[in-house]
Amino acid sequence: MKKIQIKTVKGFNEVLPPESFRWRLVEDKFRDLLEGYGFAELRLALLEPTELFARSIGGETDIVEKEMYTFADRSDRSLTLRPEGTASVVRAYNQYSLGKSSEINKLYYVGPMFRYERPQKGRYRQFHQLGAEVFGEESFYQDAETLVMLAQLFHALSIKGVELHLNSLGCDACRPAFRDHLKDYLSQRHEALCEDCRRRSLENPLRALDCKNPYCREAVADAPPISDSLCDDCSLHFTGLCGLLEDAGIDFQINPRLVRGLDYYTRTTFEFLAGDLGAQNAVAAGGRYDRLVEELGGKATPAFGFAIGFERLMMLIGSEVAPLTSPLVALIPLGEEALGLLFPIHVDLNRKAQVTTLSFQQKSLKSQLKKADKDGVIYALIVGQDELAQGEAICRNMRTKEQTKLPFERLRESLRELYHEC
RNA sequence: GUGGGUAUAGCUCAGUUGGUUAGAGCGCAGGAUUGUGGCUCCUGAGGCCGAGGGUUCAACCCCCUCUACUCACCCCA
Repeated sequence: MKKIQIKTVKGFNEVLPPESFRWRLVEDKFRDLLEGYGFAELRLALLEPTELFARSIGGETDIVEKEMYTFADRSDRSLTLRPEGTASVVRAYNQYSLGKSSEINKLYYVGPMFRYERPQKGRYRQFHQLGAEVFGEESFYQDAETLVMLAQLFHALSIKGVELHLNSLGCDACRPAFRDHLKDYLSQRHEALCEDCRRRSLENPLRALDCKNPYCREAVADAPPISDSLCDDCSLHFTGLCGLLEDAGIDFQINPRLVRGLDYYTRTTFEFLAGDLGAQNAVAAGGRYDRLVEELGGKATPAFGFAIGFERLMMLIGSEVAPLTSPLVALIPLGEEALGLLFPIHVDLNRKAQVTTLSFQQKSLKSQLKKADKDGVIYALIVGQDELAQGEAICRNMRTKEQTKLPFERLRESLRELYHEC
């Protein structure tokens, strides 16, 4: 007989215990911090009309050109599994007119994203992001608040060695001029560029700054920095942000080559990079996108957002941060009658938190104690023939080996008292 | 889409120039005076040696094809 084994689709990332407990702890910290800053959660659709991403992320980007899970549904509509969260948040912001109630302007989300890429370290086809977006705030104070908040998150998670890289991409007033300027510069060095950059230099010249090819890096080493082309407003916005970060004691470096793979960004753009992650070293990234809400059919609304790669974040957290809780008491019945006596207590005490464990199989005292030890319980409650005859259970402290007797009538209360002692 | 590496027990991995019953550690199960855990010792279960084909008297080992995983390029979180 041939055994068939059905497995997950390539690159689809699942989280098993005990890792899933660690995810919960980290996710809770994220939620607590964000909600402390006034963010509210949005639970979004995983499937969107393809057009949403083509319009928001940009039709010329790699994500849209070759990395999306796009297919036709039974009515022949083109749908796409979301490759990122911002487009959906903006879509929802417009669809439900969230901007009209002033208190809902800070939103966060947690969940899986999908990109059809070749999997490697820190990169999966189904991966998870923690993201947030702020709408309606143009001030660089907003950029600063969000970046400080992210730094606080890394600090709270005891993650060290994360570098903040910053840049400004300008706005509609100053970016086109820079773009043309850069285009000219690149066309003069056409011969020195890789194939991709030759293409980029026409369609999306900013991306050529980001190329990892060493020859390209050399060729664009003295490219005009965008900071020289920023208009006064953008320039003030950026220096204002940098000043606030310095005041807050946040280390950062300005990286004029930092551009984003998504077309919607304006002004501030940033990445948090971690050396320990291998080639995929961005653990969080984002920036300002003052035009996107309007481009997706809403009222012109400035916005700032970011996304954290959950898997990458978890790679930076040492596995020592995994204090799994143990149950307090192992209930140890010897025989069917004892099991019947302990079962109602077991289900009663565990309603709110796991207090007891109970084996339904008839196992020897020895093996049950062994299991209790492995589970890390503090007390073992033994009920066998002798105890049934006497109407008292033996309560053994697994650390001190002290044993006391607890009368059956008061078992629940006695166990509750033990619970409150710990 | 393009390269490199890997594939043997639930996990981490050995396995000689091809030689007949395939190994360890951890984990799991049971036992070492009848109803008392951790340490130690003993025993056991668990493998079509990734799949298919080829060479050979003989293949986990050599050759070919495929698949999966993995790292890197590309790109991104």
